[in-house]
Amino acid sequence: MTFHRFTNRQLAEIFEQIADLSEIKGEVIYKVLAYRKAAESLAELNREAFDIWQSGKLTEIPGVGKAIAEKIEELFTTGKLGFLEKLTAEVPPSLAEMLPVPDLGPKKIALFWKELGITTLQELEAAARAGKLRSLPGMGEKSEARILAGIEAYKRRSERIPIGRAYPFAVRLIARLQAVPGVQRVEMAGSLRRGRSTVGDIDLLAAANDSNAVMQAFLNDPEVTRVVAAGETKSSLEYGHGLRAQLWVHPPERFGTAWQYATGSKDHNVRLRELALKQGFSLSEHALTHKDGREVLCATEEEVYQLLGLPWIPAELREDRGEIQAALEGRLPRLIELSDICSELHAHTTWSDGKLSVRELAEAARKRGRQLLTISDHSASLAITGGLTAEAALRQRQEIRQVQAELGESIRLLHGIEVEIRADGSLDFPDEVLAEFDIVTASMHTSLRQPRQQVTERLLKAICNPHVDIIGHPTGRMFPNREGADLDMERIFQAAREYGVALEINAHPSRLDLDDLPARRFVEMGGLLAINTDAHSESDFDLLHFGVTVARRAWVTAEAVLNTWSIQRLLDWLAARR
DNA sequence: GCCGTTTTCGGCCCGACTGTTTTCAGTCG
Repeated sequence: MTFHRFTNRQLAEIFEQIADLSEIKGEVIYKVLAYRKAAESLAELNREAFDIWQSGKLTEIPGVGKAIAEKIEELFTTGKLGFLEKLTAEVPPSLAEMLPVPDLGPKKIALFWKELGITTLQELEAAARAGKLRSLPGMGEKSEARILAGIEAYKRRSERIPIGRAYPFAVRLIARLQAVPGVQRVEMAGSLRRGRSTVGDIDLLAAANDSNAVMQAFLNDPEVTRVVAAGETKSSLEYGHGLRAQLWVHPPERFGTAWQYATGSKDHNVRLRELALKQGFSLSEHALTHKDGREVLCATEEEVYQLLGLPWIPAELREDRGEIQAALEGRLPRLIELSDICSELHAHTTWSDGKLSVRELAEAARKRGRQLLTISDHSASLAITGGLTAEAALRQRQEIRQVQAELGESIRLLHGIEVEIRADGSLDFPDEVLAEFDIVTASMHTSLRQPRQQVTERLLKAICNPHVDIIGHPTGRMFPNREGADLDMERIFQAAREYGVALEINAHPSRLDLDDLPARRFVEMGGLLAINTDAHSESDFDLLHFGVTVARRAWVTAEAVLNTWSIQRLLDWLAARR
């Protein structure tokens, strides 16, 4: 019997489609939510659903019950799903493509489909321009114009915004809003505060007794291209380049509930509100409210969580990935912090594609409080970076020794290398050359589109090399448009743990590789991480916080990260590996 | 359709904003 080995991603997409089409069909909303929940759960799974099915444990996946398990089984055994085929015969699948359009939801899509036979976005746009929508029940001229504006916005909109773009923009917005008289505080919220590697929009929260002035300042920004909504407590804007931002304003004495609410995630909030209900409260952004209507105001998030019998939960953990249960049981991890990091283990100089000399790089690292810096330029085969030959590396070593002598005790310099993992899994330098470096990071930069089996074997070969200490940016992904290699992560993690090889969380916001979920899995297996900036210039050192945030999202403590270890401990670890 | 230290049946978070309505539906987060 041959099986159809759908990946978790494919299964998630199938159930997402079922949810979308069911919603347009007008199915009971809780069924829709159940399909959506199952889809999310499958997408986030650490193991292959196929393997879980073979061990007969599909219903142990959160959100997967009898009915969805049977559908998954049908897919694995027949490669098809009768339920979905029936559904797509009933509801044209192209309708689901309209759901991401702002202000267009399942009800309106169904209305236009049933009344006017509209099944695509192009048809909808033409109908709106021809003024055919305004006469439908519940519609009017304004609604018709709003839908056209939504279609325009959708066409302009880039998918999700990399955190490296959103964060600095948010910092500038906050500085401007904080200068408004009467504003006590402005903070990031939403997925930006939770530190996701990409964000849908920029969520901000201001504390002020009178919302008018700060809201006006927000709305009157010259860069604004579209006002999506403008109210007393909430406004939502679009800027050029596809950036979107949303501001809430709440009085300071309610800041705690408001910030908790605005930070999310949605799923975390749902869990928290369920917990509140069990304890006789209703939780909203305004207050915790007793059944008799008495409000308890919270100025801080700590108070919100404390009133529900929980310790404060760091924003990075609020993804409904078990954090509330862990908080209830008093086993939240003490997450790594930026100040725990004392070493940089991956940085480049003018010897390859960096902008600074060895001396300048060392001083930049020292200025930022690093006690140890590894200089790790590219090896020769990555020609575009002007990588080092073995002979050049020897000369570089002399220069590093010279600079170390000049700088004395103020910072410890190591001579490393970012050696290229070639397409066949061999390394760019022979073993006897690698043996001379203090620390070896091996990375893939090319041929990332190899088939899963091949690229996995390739990386495994590098991990098994006795001279390799760290794998740099393991998947090779780059935002916004280079997907990482299709690796069998479970095998990579097992090998890395077995050989004691650390995997990098590359802190550059265009990489953030490993990402949170794989990093969490690896550390739970007992693996070691390194968090590095991969600095090519002085300001790159300031990107470290993005990498630490990924680690925090992965429930990582300082102990699991090489860069937090004392110099002596790190050197001992390296010596033991030689 | 899922789920259970209140439930195996009856729930399933809560509110803002908009536009169309004379009290609410749709969308969003």
